[in-house]
Amino acid sequence: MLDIRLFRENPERVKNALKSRNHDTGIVDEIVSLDVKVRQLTNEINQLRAQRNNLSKRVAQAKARGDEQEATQLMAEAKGVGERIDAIEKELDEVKEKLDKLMLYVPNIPHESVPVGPDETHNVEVRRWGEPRKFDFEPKPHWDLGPQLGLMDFDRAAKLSGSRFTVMYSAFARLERALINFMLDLHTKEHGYTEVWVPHLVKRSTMTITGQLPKFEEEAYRIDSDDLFLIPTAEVPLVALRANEILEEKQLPLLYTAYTPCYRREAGSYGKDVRGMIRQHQFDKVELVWLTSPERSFEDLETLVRHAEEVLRRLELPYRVVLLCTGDMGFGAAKTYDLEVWLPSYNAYKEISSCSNDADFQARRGNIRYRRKDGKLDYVHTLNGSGVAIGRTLVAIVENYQRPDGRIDVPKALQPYLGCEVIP
RNA sequence: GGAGAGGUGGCCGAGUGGUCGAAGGCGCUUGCCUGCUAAGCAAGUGUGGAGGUAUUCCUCCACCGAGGGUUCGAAUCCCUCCCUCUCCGCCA
Repeated sequence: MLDIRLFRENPERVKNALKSRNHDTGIVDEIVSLDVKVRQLTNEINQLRAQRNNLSKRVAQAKARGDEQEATQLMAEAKGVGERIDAIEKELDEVKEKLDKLMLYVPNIPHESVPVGPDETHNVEVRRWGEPRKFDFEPKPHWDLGPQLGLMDFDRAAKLSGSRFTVMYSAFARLERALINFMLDLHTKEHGYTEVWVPHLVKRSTMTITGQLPKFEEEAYRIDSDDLFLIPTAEVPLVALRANEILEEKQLPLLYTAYTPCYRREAGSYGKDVRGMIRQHQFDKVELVWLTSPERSFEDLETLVRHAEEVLRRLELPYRVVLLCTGDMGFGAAKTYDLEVWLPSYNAYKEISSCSNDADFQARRGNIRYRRKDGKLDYVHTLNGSGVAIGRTLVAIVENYQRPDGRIDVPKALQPYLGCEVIP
């Protein structure tokens, strides 16, 4: 959520930001006019309330004096004022509700360092690491290799749950688990994150804080009977963890990491990544979240990206870092880097992590503040990033480390976690 | 799921219709005092919004779990919901 003052003081800036995101700008004028109305009505009500408070006070005084006649007269007067208040209040509530709702639908303003562009063709590659391997045989995509090894089972997954699900056995199942532990250990022991174990079902209000709701409800799995949502990423509980709290400046930055499954309906992605386990309704992910101060958050984003990169470096998987342009960023992001890992089956780099600074966007929605040294309250900045997506990492290992005989070498860093050098 | 208790300021805790944004204590901040520290004394100490040519001053409004209602007036009475705790039942 943006600061309403931005709309009052600089609506053009907001409009330009929305334009750069391919977003309709009419909403800005709507918000501005509703805001004017809200303040006007608020003032009227405040004046009337002051009047009524005054009358009520005089009622009490009159009664204390025993002057019943005076009291009765004042009460009648106050009642009239009260009726006017009620009428205006009703109007104010309606206007406010409209305004609040619209505010939740406005995306974040891109940071000045973000390239402007309509779509992913305007993203900027920042750096590359590693060389895609040259195969002296025809590498197999994981959706062929996995089932051939008897370690991945898409057919039975479909039998159980439909499309976009995967079943894995023995070495692959263990590989998934090894990756989780490897990543959590790296981030907690070497990068200073606190491991958090969180609920996977969250309330509507929680999903609203991080921006999944209200605009993207069709993307989320909802438990109708209890109005709970399956988390699409651990970012949701991790960011919302400190909602409605006031932190001390010296506590910042807070670094949280969590492993969770992620549940996504993938509505509107029909025909995209239909083969294999690249795009699933359920996938595992280790997430990184920072609550930090505004002064340093964009610096911190660089650090967060390095933390995610370190996972791929240790696993010796070739990747590149891409700075997303305004038109390609997510709803709440002020700035986003994607990490893309090399996938032989795609003959391309494929997103494996997305690291964003949401600035105060989520902190406003969640009312997450901190007390600065000068005593003033301010919103924290929130960062989030995958560190990294487990399923896609497994796929990357399977494809990049495959041998001509179909077996798969285990990256050195993972061998202690898996207890072997080759799969199966 | 059944029965009961309860949700007040950073914390503890008083307050059952009127000047209560809220006693008291703790904590914290500042000043005084004591050759340090502790103790003591004094003052201050919530958030949000609107306005006053006004980040540091002033005024007004709102906020005692959330929402609604009664009333001239609600932390206090009524209703609904949420949450916490205790006991019972069920359960990995």
